[in-house]
Amino acid sequence: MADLPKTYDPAAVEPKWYARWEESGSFRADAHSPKPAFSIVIPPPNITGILTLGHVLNNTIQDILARRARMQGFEVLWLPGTDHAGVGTQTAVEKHLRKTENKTRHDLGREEFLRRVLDWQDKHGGIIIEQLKRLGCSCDWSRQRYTFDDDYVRAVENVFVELYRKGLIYRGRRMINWDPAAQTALSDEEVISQPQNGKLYYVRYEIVEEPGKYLEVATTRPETIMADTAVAVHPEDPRYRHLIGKNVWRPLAREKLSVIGDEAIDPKFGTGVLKVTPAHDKIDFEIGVRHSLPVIDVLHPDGRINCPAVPELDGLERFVAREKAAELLANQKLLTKAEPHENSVGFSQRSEVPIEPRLSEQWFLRYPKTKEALDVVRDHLIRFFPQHWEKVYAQWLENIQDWCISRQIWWGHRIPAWYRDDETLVQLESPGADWQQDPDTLDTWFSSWLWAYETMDKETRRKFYPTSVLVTAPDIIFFWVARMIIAGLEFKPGKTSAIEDNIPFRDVFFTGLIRDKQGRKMSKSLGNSPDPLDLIAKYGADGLRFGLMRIAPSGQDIAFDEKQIEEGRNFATKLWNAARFRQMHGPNEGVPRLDESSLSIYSIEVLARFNELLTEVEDAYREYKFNEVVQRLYDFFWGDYCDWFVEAAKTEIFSDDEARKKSVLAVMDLILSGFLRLLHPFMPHISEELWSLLGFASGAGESIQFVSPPESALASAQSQVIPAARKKVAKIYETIQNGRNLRATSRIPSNKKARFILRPAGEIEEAELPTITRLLNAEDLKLDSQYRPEAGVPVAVTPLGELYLEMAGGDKAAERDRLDKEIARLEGELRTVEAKLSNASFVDRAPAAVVQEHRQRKTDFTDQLAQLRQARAAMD
RNA sequence: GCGCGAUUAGCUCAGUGGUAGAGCGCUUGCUUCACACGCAAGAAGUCGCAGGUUCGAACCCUGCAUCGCGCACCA
Repeated sequence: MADLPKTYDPAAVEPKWYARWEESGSFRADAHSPKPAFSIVIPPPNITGILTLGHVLNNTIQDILARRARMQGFEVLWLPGTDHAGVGTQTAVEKHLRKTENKTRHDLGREEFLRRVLDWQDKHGGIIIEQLKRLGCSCDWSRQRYTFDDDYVRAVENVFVELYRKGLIYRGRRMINWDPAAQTALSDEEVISQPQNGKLYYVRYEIVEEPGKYLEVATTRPETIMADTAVAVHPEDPRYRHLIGKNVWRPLAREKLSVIGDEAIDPKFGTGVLKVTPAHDKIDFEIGVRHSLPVIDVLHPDGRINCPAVPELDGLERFVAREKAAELLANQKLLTKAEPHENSVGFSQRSEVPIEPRLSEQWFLRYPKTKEALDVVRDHLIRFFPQHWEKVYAQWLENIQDWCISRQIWWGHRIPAWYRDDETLVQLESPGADWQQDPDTLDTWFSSWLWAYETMDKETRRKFYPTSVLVTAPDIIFFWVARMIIAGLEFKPGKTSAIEDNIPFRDVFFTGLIRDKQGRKMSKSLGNSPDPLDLIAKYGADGLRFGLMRIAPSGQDIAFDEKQIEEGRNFATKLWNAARFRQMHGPNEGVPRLDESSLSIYSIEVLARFNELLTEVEDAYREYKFNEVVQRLYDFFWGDYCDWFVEAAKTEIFSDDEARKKSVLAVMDLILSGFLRLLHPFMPHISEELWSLLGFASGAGESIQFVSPPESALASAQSQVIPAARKKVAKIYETIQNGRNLRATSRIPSNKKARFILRPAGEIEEAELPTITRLLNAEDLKLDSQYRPEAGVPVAVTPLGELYLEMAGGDKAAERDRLDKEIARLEGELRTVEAKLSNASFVDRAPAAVVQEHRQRKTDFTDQLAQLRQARAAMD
């Protein structure tokens, strides 16, 4: 056993243990192990990403689950990997290109651009993996996967071909969400609507058949007037009904448009007249289909106006063109007014620019197995934590639309479709030199949805699929969680075709979102996102993990406060010093053994509380309430163990009674050994360090990682003794708190010893006096049942009797005041209890135990009051 | 418009029907032989509002308000 250094240094200890764990292969999963399986697949971070607090939260939770399972005797696979993150990575490289070389990807061409992406990947890739290691993550790195691994790519392509052959994937010309910045189609999920303060423009369209008369249209998008191919009103609208079938003049790129009637028009909105622009609006497109309207596209893919017929607007960026169009209309006296108007506009989640609804030829997936996917969650074959996400999930699946899976970006899995003239072939290999491959790539999520099983080879899958639990943020419930469930059900990678063998995971734990103290999302632009590596440097990985888990209520947003991480570090220091204290008083016996017949009452108390802790921790784990687990660990160790037990045990430790000393040291060993094991999933490094330093590692450096969790500490043979001992301890502790309060209110400074006299209320064993004296920080505590205090001696009524603080020249007036206040407080309490007990309904109908409890309190209050009044009377 | 969450001490949050809790912050006292990243004591709350159920409500029910999130609509 080595002497522990005075302070704990995580920066030295943590990397040391991580290296040893990796070397010894502790994290490696054996697909042939006879142990039961426990598996998690990591939500793959972007290959070029860096660690955020969100990752820290997410991966700490996974690590806690993995490490706990290892200790419980499971064969654990935590499968790590990274995602190529199509749009994200490509955007980052394009931005870099623009900045360093002032070039676009088109300047370089597809081949060269992809080479640059690979350069970028080599330079920035894998940083996050090293960061996860620094955090202590116990992933099986020998199995690390990438969505761009050759066989993974092949699997994605195969799935495309398979779904095409099943008729679930098809190509079609439809309205899609177009991102003009990234210049690609997006899925509906990648569009987030945001309220925008815009304007509603009222524009007059002259009626062809009634020159000089106008039909007024309200629009937010005057720059698309040139793409209008009709004007629509509600067929029953009395204001306009008579105009249906007539024509109006389109004010920009002047052209005759017919006035049509369509049910989709809301007469109450604006003027009740809609300009129909089938190329640039989903609803308008549908109206266009119903009325066989032509489609005129007046936008370039980058969002600039494409309309040579109106040279003033042609080539202008869409929002500049909007202003300009309004100006043109105003000049022609066709703009009646423009009023402020708030509406929500769809933004590209990635580029953060408004998307354009656009008619485009894309590939779509008609989702299979949607009903089955609903069933497995509704029937709890897959359980969501917290459960309320089930509803969100169901809502999405019930309103599901076909998934636009093709992207006009270059970084991604190439679509295995080949064209020659009008022919299309969908297959992995090129059909021949005269065939052209589809230039598009697949949505990144079209590869991620296979992650739960395509990362595993056949043997691994047999052992570890379905995975035990998925830990993820709720914002990707549709993107990833739901689609993985569908993939599992559709592709059946399990060992049998039974549904329960093919779902990708049994439990899903949704983490909260980390926000800053003001409740804002963490973001680079706000600069409110601390670098986890800085936090690790300051507080240690264990401190960061512990602090973060302590403030992360299950399923709710988390207000991040660095102060909390500091608390995590403080806890590590507390633990370190408690261990130091134990180690200062002699070597332990490796495997702690208790002689239960000679335990002090304080030992019984702390062991009993430790047993309670085990149950509470177990219950909290079952519900994935990690903050509760960590809070209970914190409270037990700091409060029950350090503040009370260790302080009380000092009487034995500093005594000459070797047997009693040995007994409390054994209790400390038992608690420390058990507690380190409970703590290990949260603070893996310091727990391993202390496990080793305190000599709990049996044999040659046995790691704490695979030691079974602690079991109940007190044998049931002691069950009669325990309640009596605990009752006694409760009385003693309460008396001590009363006494400490007495000395504080009597203004005796902490560094001054005080003398107490106790007039006992019942039997008190002399043997308990030294510990009480110590905990009171008293010089002396005398038992004296005949004690008659002089007037002015401060007194507290305690469960053990009246406790007097002997002091020279006590302040009579202050003491009288103090007593009066205490009496008044007790009288209040007593009145409340009496009122309750004089209520016949309460006595009749409340549970007997509750009534009994109230009666007991009444007795206690009455006794205490009598004593206090007596003491008060002695003052006069 | 529909759905989901939240509302408890200055702050962050526990608290599933029976005496309102913790940590931080604050006040006071302390370098006491593990720890000042510490020890001890203390002040501080009409539990968002209004009804209802109940002997009894922070907790269950109804309505409302405020904040946040998602979906739909948005000319």
